Amino acid sequence: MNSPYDELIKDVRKLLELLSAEINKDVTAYVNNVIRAPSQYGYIALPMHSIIREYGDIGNIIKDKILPKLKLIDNVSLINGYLNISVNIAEYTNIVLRIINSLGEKYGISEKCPVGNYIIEHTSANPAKPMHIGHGRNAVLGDSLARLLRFCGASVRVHFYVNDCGDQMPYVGIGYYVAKDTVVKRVNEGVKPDEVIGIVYSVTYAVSEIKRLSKQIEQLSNEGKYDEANKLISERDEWVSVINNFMEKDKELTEVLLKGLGRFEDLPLMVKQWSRNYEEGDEYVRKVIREAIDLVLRGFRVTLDRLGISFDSWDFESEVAVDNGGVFRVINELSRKAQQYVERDNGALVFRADKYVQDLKLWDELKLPKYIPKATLLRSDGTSLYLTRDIAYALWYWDNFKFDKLIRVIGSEQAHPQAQLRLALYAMGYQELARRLIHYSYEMVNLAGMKMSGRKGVYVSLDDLLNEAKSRVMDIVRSRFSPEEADKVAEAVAVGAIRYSFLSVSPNKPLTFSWDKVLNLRQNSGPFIQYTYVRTNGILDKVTEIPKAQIPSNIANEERELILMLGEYPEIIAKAAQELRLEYIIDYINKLSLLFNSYYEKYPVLNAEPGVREFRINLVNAVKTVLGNAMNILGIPRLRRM
RNA sequence: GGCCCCGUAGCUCAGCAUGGACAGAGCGGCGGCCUUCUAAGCCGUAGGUCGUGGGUUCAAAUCCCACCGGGGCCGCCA
Repeated sequence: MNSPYDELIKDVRKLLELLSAEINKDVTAYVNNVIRAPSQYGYIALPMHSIIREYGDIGNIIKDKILPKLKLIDNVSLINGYLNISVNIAEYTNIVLRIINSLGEKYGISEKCPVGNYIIEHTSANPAKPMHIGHGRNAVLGDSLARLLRFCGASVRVHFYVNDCGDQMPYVGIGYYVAKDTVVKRVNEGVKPDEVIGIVYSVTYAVSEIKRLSKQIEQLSNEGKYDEANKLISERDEWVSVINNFMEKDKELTEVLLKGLGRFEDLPLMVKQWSRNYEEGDEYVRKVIREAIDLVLRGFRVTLDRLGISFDSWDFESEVAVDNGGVFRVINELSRKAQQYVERDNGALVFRADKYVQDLKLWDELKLPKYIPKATLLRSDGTSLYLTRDIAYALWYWDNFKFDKLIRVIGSEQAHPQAQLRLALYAMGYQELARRLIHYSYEMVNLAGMKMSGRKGVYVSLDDLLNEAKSRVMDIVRSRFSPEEADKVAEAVAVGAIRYSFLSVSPNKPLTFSWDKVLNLRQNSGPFIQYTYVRTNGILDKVTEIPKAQIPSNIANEERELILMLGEYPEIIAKAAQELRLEYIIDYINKLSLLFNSYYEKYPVLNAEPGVREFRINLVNAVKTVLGNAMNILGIPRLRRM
């Protein structure tokens, strides 16, 4: 017995079984239609309009013949075609408190929770610049999913895919190559390494763009195409202003980069070469780029640590998809197994995912969008694309781990490539892998009125977000705690605020970032939950042990509501875990907190009369257990005082 | 143009998959509450043609169709 609500439903089922016998009609299926009743009518209700129309007043039958046989159902009433059910609250309270007390931190687990083996891949930010708030949404979603499934008893591995073969890497590498000394100096001075490399990347990219555009402009001018040339000139000006911005941020580093990069006659071509050399395993290029990446990842870890996020594995794309022959294998197996869907197009190799899905009608089986574009696997110069390596990466998982579900937290803008990926796996003969792969999609995070651009350095970094949140909290707690304690509390509250705000909006809604919303310290926020938790501690810290309690004869309305809500917790957890919907838990703890705070203001606990006091202490302890338990799942830090 | 997601109170969002009784929170507004377990709180109040129009149903914010508005994707980028 681990779900109080489920015990109640068992009685509802029994009621329906007995009713079926009485009226000679099987109505047991109605147990699946339980809804919440308006509070004046009871706790739960069954819409039974047609039955009531046909059989008239079944209420009296239930009251006279059935209720005496049920333990948890107190009374029923028929109103407007609804069978309203009220709970024997004393009996139910006993069950709720007993289950919560005996299960403690484990309360919430039930048979309905999914178990099995999961792999979750999330965050996977490109190692070129600091993570921004978009990565924050990804990271918090992924980490909370992992925590939720682990809580349920599933075995979960969490992976970070290090995109070290991406197009951004050669810029990072070349920039680092020319400015290494300055970079190392900055890092030793205590600047976050990902921030330093971020400047290196952006400036290098900007310089390369300027060189590329200049060449085009010259050519267009020579051809007399001045309109087109002018367009490119204003584009070039944008990149110049990007560089000017970094001049203000770090003059020395930017100048070193400009000087060093100036030496390279054809930087855009060099970028292509480095890219190729990296993929082919050129030792020197590998060494330089990997050094820079390691710096970035060091910075990532600091940020992720602050948010309470950790990984079991960091998978380098070059290792899991290229060096192990993955790309080669993808091209080979796909060409062999799905020959008629692989074709050459101007020297590039293309997988006709569009035709394949049409012919095999896989939309339902793989949950695909109706439109699938063609997928290019190899460029005409023979190098692989992200998608190709992504297919190889999926195969690497398949070869090395056992899992029932592979959940990848990736933005919704990648819906098409992710669909192509599953189709390619299917076509290669890995149908089961294709079915187990879940694209856990989330919509973008936008800056109000502005578009984020990593390349142009226009974004709010996760570090900025954490620091700003912390300093706002600091203003409040400085006077209450010693400096060290204040720092700890401020950090924890900042993390709670940020995680909550990312989790409180459904992933399929675009999230418009606003400081006011994320840094909200009031109701419907992380700090509000933390504060409520602290209040339970404030009471419980003053008692030496949780006393045995009798259920008082008159239970206050708020107490009744609390008991009912606490009893529903395992249902919420099971539903959230089955559907991978973390918002359900957020919604639940916010409601529970509102309810508890209302109760807290109205009823004394420690000073209550004997008998009632013990009961209330138990109730507060139950709230604390459930709240704390949910906070763990969502990664909202728990505090004793704040 | 095709595909995916979204449209609910001034603002931010729950609720929609599995249709049910007067559509819920928070922020912001207005008015109150700190000699009593932390006021990051609580109480009260105002605020809604659930984008629009049809359809299905005893019953539609929820399901179906059409349309309108916003975002994303349709690259030899990731």
